[in-house]
Amino acid sequence: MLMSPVAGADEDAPGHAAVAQPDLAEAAVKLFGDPLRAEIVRLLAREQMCTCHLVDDTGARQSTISHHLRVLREAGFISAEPRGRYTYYRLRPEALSLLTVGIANLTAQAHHAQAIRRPCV
Amino acid sequence: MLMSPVAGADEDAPGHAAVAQPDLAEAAVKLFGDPLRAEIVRLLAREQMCTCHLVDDTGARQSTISHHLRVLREAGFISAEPRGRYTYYRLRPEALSLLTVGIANLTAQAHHAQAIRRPCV
DNA sequence: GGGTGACATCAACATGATTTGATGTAAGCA
DNA sequence: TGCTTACATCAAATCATGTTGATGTCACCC
Repeated sequence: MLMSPVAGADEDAPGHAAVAQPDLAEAAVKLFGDPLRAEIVRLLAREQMCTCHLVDDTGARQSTISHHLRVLREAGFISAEPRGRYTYYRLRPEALSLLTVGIANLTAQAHHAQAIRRPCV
Repeated sequence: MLMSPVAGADEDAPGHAAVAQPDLAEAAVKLFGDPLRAEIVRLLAREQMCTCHLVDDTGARQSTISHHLRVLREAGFISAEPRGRYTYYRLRPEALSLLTVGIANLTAQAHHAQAIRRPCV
Protein backbone atom coordinates (compact mmCIF):
# COMPACT_ATOMS: atom_id res chain seq x y z
CA MET A 1 0.00 0.00 0.00
CA LEU A 2 2.30 2.65 -1.25
CA MET A 3 -0.19 5.40 -1.55
CA SER A 4 -2.66 4.49 1.10
CA PRO A 5 -2.12 6.77 4.10
CA VAL A 6 -2.25 3.93 6.57
CA ALA A 7 -1.00 5.00 9.93
CA GLY A 8 2.76 5.06 9.82
CA ALA A 9 3.11 2.52 7.07
CA ASP A 10 5.42 3.22 4.12
CA GLU A 11 5.23 6.96 4.53
CA ASP A 12 8.92 7.10 3.69
CA ALA A 13 8.46 5.87 0.13
CA PRO A 14 6.58 8.64 -1.68
CA GLY A 15 8.99 8.50 -4.61
CA HIS A 16 7.57 5.21 -5.59
CA ALA A 17 4.31 6.91 -6.44
CA ALA A 18 5.53 7.84 -9.91
CA VAL A 19 2.73 5.68 -11.30
CA ALA A 20 -0.87 5.87 -10.14
CA GLN A 21 -1.17 2.56 -8.34
CA PRO A 22 -4.43 0.97 -7.20
CA ASP A 23 -3.67 2.47 -3.83
CA LEU A 24 -4.00 6.02 -5.08
CA ALA A 25 -7.44 5.33 -6.46
CA GLU A 26 -8.53 3.44 -3.37
CA ALA A 27 -7.32 6.25 -1.15
CA ALA A 28 -9.22 8.82 -3.16
CA VAL A 29 -12.37 6.75 -2.93
CA LYS A 30 -11.94 6.30 0.79
CA LEU A 31 -11.65 10.07 1.16
CA PHE A 32 -14.39 11.20 -1.22
CA GLY A 33 -16.28 8.13 -2.33
CA ASP A 34 -19.60 9.26 -0.89
CA PRO A 35 -21.29 12.67 -0.65
CA LEU A 36 -21.70 12.44 3.12
CA ARG A 37 -18.13 11.38 3.60
CA ALA A 38 -16.95 14.25 1.46
CA GLU A 39 -19.07 16.58 3.59
CA ILE A 40 -17.47 15.21 6.74
CA VAL A 41 -14.04 15.79 5.23
CA ARG A 42 -15.00 19.35 4.39
CA LEU A 43 -16.20 20.02 7.93
CA LEU A 44 -13.07 18.48 9.47
CA ALA A 45 -10.95 20.61 7.15
CA ARG A 46 -12.23 23.62 9.08
CA GLU A 47 -11.79 22.40 12.64
CA GLN A 48 -11.57 19.37 14.84
CA MET A 49 -15.01 18.05 15.62
CA CYS A 50 -16.60 15.35 17.69
CA THR A 51 -19.20 12.95 16.42
CA CYS A 52 -22.03 14.97 17.97
CA HIS A 53 -21.01 18.06 15.97
CA LEU A 54 -20.87 16.08 12.77
CA VAL A 55 -24.29 14.61 13.47
CA ASP A 56 -25.74 18.07 14.12
CA ASP A 57 -24.07 19.76 11.18
CA THR A 58 -24.75 17.10 8.57
CA GLY A 59 -28.15 15.94 9.78
CA ALA A 60 -27.15 12.34 9.21
CA ARG A 61 -27.78 9.54 11.71
CA GLN A 62 -25.16 8.95 14.38
CA SER A 63 -24.50 5.41 13.18
CA THR A 64 -24.02 6.59 9.62
CA ILE A 65 -21.54 9.20 10.78
CA SER A 66 -19.69 6.58 12.81
CA HIS A 67 -19.54 4.31 9.81
CA HIS A 68 -17.95 6.96 7.63
CA LEU A 69 -15.57 8.06 10.37
CA ARG A 70 -14.44 4.46 10.57
CA VAL A 71 -13.72 4.33 6.85
CA LEU A 72 -11.72 7.57 7.07
CA ARG A 73 -9.90 6.45 10.18
CA GLU A 74 -8.96 3.07 8.77
CA ALA A 75 -7.73 4.71 5.59
CA GLY A 76 -5.55 6.94 7.73
CA PHE A 77 -7.09 10.25 6.76
CA ILE A 78 -8.33 11.13 10.23
CA SER A 79 -7.26 10.38 13.75
CA ALA A 80 -9.52 10.03 16.76
CA GLU A 81 -8.97 11.46 20.22
CA PRO A 82 -11.36 10.32 22.96
CA ARG A 83 -12.17 13.14 25.38
CA GLY A 84 -14.32 11.76 28.15
CA ARG A 85 -17.51 10.59 26.62
CA TYR A 86 -16.73 12.59 23.46
CA THR A 87 -14.49 11.62 20.57
CA TYR A 88 -12.78 14.34 18.60
CA TYR A 89 -11.58 13.81 15.05
CA ARG A 90 -9.05 15.70 13.03
CA LEU A 91 -7.94 15.49 9.42
CA ARG A 92 -4.37 14.37 8.90
CA PRO A 93 -2.64 16.78 6.48
CA GLU A 94 0.26 14.38 6.01
CA ALA A 95 -2.15 11.81 4.61
CA LEU A 96 -3.70 14.32 2.23
CA SER A 97 -0.20 15.28 1.07
CA LEU A 98 0.46 11.77 -0.15
CA LEU A 99 -2.68 11.90 -2.22
CA THR A 100 -1.66 15.27 -3.64
CA VAL A 101 1.75 13.95 -4.63
CA GLY A 102 0.25 10.85 -6.18
CA ILE A 103 -2.09 12.79 -8.40
CA ALA A 104 0.63 15.31 -9.26
CA ASN A 105 2.77 12.43 -10.48
CA LEU A 106 -0.09 11.04 -12.49
CA THR A 107 -0.44 14.49 -14.04
CA ALA A 108 3.23 14.59 -15.00
CA GLN A 109 2.98 11.15 -16.45
CA ALA A 110 -0.04 12.09 -18.50
CA HIS A 111 1.99 14.88 -20.11
CA HIS A 112 4.32 12.34 -21.67
CA ALA A 113 1.58 9.88 -22.49
CA GLN A 114 0.01 12.32 -24.91
CA ALA A 115 2.73 11.80 -27.52
CA ILE A 116 2.54 8.02 -27.42
CA ARG A 117 0.00 6.21 -29.50
CA ARG A 118 -0.24 2.47 -29.98
CA PRO A 119 -1.33 1.31 -33.44
CA CYS A 120 -4.50 -0.69 -33.85
CA VAL A 121 -4.39 -4.07 -35.52
CA MET B 1 -18.47 23.79 -10.95
CA LEU B 2 -15.23 25.31 -9.80
CA MET B 3 -13.23 22.17 -9.48
CA SER B 4 -14.81 19.99 -12.06
CA PRO B 5 -12.54 19.84 -15.08
CA VAL B 6 -15.32 20.44 -17.53
CA ALA B 7 -14.03 21.32 -20.94
CA GLY B 8 -12.97 24.94 -20.89
CA ALA B 9 -15.28 26.00 -18.13
CA ASP B 10 -13.95 28.12 -15.22
CA GLU B 11 -10.40 26.94 -15.64
CA ASP B 12 -9.30 30.46 -14.86
CA ALA B 13 -10.54 30.40 -11.28
CA PRO B 14 -8.31 27.90 -9.47
CA GLY B 15 -7.72 30.31 -6.59
CA HIS B 16 -11.28 29.84 -5.57
CA ALA B 17 -10.53 26.23 -4.69
CA ALA B 18 -9.23 27.22 -1.26
CA VAL B 19 -12.00 25.09 0.21
CA ALA B 20 -12.76 21.53 -0.86
CA GLN B 21 -16.05 22.06 -2.61
CA PRO B 22 -18.48 19.30 -3.58
CA ASP B 23 -16.94 19.55 -7.03
CA LEU B 24 -13.56 18.35 -5.85
CA ALA B 25 -15.07 15.22 -4.36
CA GLU B 26 -17.24 14.60 -7.38
CA ALA B 27 -14.27 15.02 -9.68
CA ALA B 28 -12.21 12.57 -7.67
CA VAL B 29 -14.99 10.03 -7.77
CA LYS B 30 -15.44 10.48 -11.48
CA LEU B 31 -11.73 9.82 -11.96
CA PHE B 32 -11.23 6.94 -9.52
CA GLY B 33 -14.65 5.89 -8.32
CA ASP B 34 -14.45 2.38 -9.67
CA PRO B 35 -11.58 -0.10 -9.92
CA LEU B 36 -11.99 -0.55 -13.67
CA ARG B 37 -12.14 3.17 -14.24
CA ALA B 38 -9.01 3.63 -12.19
CA GLU B 39 -7.34 0.96 -14.28
CA ILE B 40 -8.35 2.75 -17.46
CA VAL B 41 -6.87 5.96 -16.06
CA ARG B 42 -3.64 4.16 -15.25
CA LEU B 43 -3.39 2.75 -18.75
CA LEU B 44 -4.13 6.11 -20.37
CA ALA B 45 -1.48 7.70 -18.15
CA ARG B 46 1.06 5.65 -20.08
CA GLU B 47 -0.08 6.29 -23.64
CA GLN B 48 -3.02 7.20 -25.80
CA MET B 49 -5.19 4.17 -26.44
CA CYS B 50 -8.25 3.27 -28.43
CA THR B 51 -11.20 1.38 -27.05
CA CYS B 52 -9.99 -1.91 -28.54
CA HIS B 53 -6.69 -1.63 -26.61
CA LEU B 54 -8.50 -0.90 -23.37
CA VAL B 55 -10.81 -3.86 -23.94
CA ASP B 56 -7.82 -6.15 -24.60
CA ASP B 57 -5.71 -4.87 -21.74
CA THR B 58 -8.40 -4.81 -19.06
CA GLY B 59 -10.39 -7.83 -20.16
CA ALA B 60 -13.62 -5.94 -19.58
CA ARG B 61 -16.54 -5.90 -22.03
CA GLN B 62 -16.52 -3.29 -24.77
CA SER B 63 -19.75 -1.72 -23.53
CA THR B 64 -18.41 -1.47 -19.99
CA ILE B 65 -15.29 0.23 -21.28
CA SER B 66 -17.42 2.61 -23.34
CA HIS B 67 -19.49 3.43 -20.29
CA HIS B 68 -16.48 4.34 -18.19
CA LEU B 69 -14.88 6.29 -21.02
CA ARG B 70 -18.07 8.26 -21.20
CA VAL B 71 -17.94 9.10 -17.51
CA LEU B 72 -14.31 10.21 -17.83
CA ARG B 73 -15.00 12.18 -20.99
CA GLU B 74 -18.02 13.98 -19.54
CA ALA B 75 -16.02 14.83 -16.43
CA GLY B 76 -13.38 16.34 -18.66
CA PHE B 77 -10.53 14.01 -17.69
CA ILE B 78 -10.08 12.52 -21.16
CA SER B 79 -10.63 13.65 -24.70
CA ALA B 80 -11.60 11.48 -27.66
CA GLU B 81 -10.15 11.58 -31.15
CA PRO B 82 -11.91 9.47 -33.79
CA ARG B 83 -9.41 7.92 -36.20
CA GLY B 84 -11.32 6.11 -38.95
CA ARG B 85 -13.28 3.38 -37.28
CA TYR B 86 -11.06 3.70 -34.17
CA THR B 87 -11.41 6.18 -31.34
CA TYR B 88 -8.30 7.20 -29.44
CA TYR B 89 -8.44 8.56 -25.94
CA ARG B 90 -5.91 10.60 -24.02
CA LEU B 91 -5.75 11.83 -20.43
CA ARG B 92 -5.92 15.59 -20.01
CA PRO B 93 -3.11 16.72 -17.67
CA GLU B 94 -4.70 20.12 -17.24
CA ALA B 95 -7.75 18.46 -15.73
CA LEU B 96 -5.64 16.42 -13.36
CA SER B 97 -3.80 19.58 -12.31
CA LEU B 98 -7.01 21.11 -11.03
CA LEU B 99 -7.62 18.09 -8.88
CA THR B 100 -4.08 18.26 -7.56
CA VAL B 101 -4.47 21.92 -6.63
CA GLY B 102 -7.81 21.28 -4.97
CA ILE B 103 -6.45 18.57 -2.72
CA ALA B 104 -3.32 20.59 -1.98
CA ASN B 105 -5.54 23.39 -0.75
CA LEU B 106 -7.53 21.00 1.36
CA THR B 107 -4.24 19.83 2.85
CA ALA B 108 -3.19 23.37 3.69
CA GLN B 109 -6.56 24.04 5.25
CA ALA B 110 -6.33 20.91 7.34
CA HIS B 111 -3.08 22.19 8.84
CA HIS B 112 -4.91 25.12 10.41
CA ALA B 113 -7.94 23.11 11.37
CA GLN B 114 -5.88 21.01 13.75
CA ALA B 115 -5.65 23.81 16.29
CA ILE B 116 -9.34 24.57 16.31
CA ARG B 117 -11.66 22.58 18.51
CA ARG B 118 -15.31 23.30 19.09
CA PRO B 119 -16.60 22.59 22.62
CA CYS B 120 -19.32 20.02 23.17
CA VAL B 121 -22.49 20.98 24.97
C1' DG C 1 -25.12 2.33 42.62
C1' DG C 2 -28.22 3.92 39.15
C1' DG C 3 -29.35 6.84 35.34
C1' DT C 4 -28.00 9.40 31.24
C1' DG C 5 -25.62 10.29 27.14
C1' DA C 6 -21.84 9.51 23.53
C1' DC C 7 -20.68 6.52 20.11
C1' DA C 8 -18.90 2.09 18.05
C1' DT C 9 -20.77 -1.98 16.11
C1' DC C 10 -24.16 -5.17 14.08
C1' DA C 11 -27.54 -6.96 10.77
C1' DA C 12 -31.06 -6.01 7.58
C1' DC C 13 -32.58 -3.10 4.02
C1' DA C 14 -32.30 0.51 0.39
C1' DT C 15 -30.04 2.80 -3.16
C1' DG C 16 -27.05 3.91 -6.76
C1' DA C 17 -23.52 2.44 -9.83
C1' DT C 18 -21.42 -1.17 -12.60
C1' DT C 19 -21.92 -4.91 -15.78
C1' DT C 20 -24.05 -7.46 -19.39
C1' DG C 21 -25.81 -8.52 -23.90
C1' DA C 22 -28.32 -6.58 -27.66
C1' DT C 23 -28.65 -3.11 -31.09
C1' DG C 24 -27.78 0.73 -34.16
C1' DT C 25 -24.56 3.74 -36.64
C1' DA C 26 -20.48 4.77 -39.00
C1' DA C 27 -15.99 3.62 -41.11
C1' DG C 28 -13.18 0.55 -43.90
C1' DC C 29 -12.64 -2.73 -47.60
C1' DA C 30 -13.43 -5.89 -51.60
C1' DT D 1 -23.13 -2.35 -52.91
C1' DG D 2 -22.62 -5.57 -49.35
C1' DC D 3 -20.01 -7.28 -45.60
C1' DT D 4 -17.17 -6.67 -41.54
C1' DT D 5 -15.59 -4.25 -37.65
C1' DA D 6 -15.33 -0.52 -34.03
C1' DC D 7 -17.87 1.45 -30.61
C1' DA D 8 -21.66 4.38 -28.58
C1' DT D 9 -26.04 3.63 -26.45
C1' DC D 10 -29.91 1.21 -24.24
C1' DA D 11 -32.40 -1.52 -20.79
C1' DA D 12 -32.29 -5.09 -17.53
C1' DA D 13 -29.66 -7.62 -14.17
C1' DT D 14 -26.23 -7.66 -10.72
C1' DC D 15 -23.39 -5.93 -7.17
C1' DA D 16 -21.31 -2.95 -3.74
C1' DT D 17 -21.91 0.43 -0.47
C1' DG D 18 -24.59 3.63 2.20
C1' DT D 19 -28.39 4.01 5.63
C1' DT D 20 -31.22 2.64 9.38
C1' DG D 21 -32.56 1.24 13.95
C1' DA D 22 -31.18 -1.64 17.68
C1' DT D 23 -27.80 -2.77 20.98
C1' DG D 24 -23.78 -2.88 23.92
C1' DT D 25 -19.96 -0.52 26.20
C1' DC D 26 -17.98 3.23 28.39
C1' DA D 27 -17.70 7.86 30.56
C1' DC D 28 -19.95 11.17 33.39
C1' DC D 29 -22.81 12.71 37.14
C1' DC D 30 -25.90 12.68 41.19
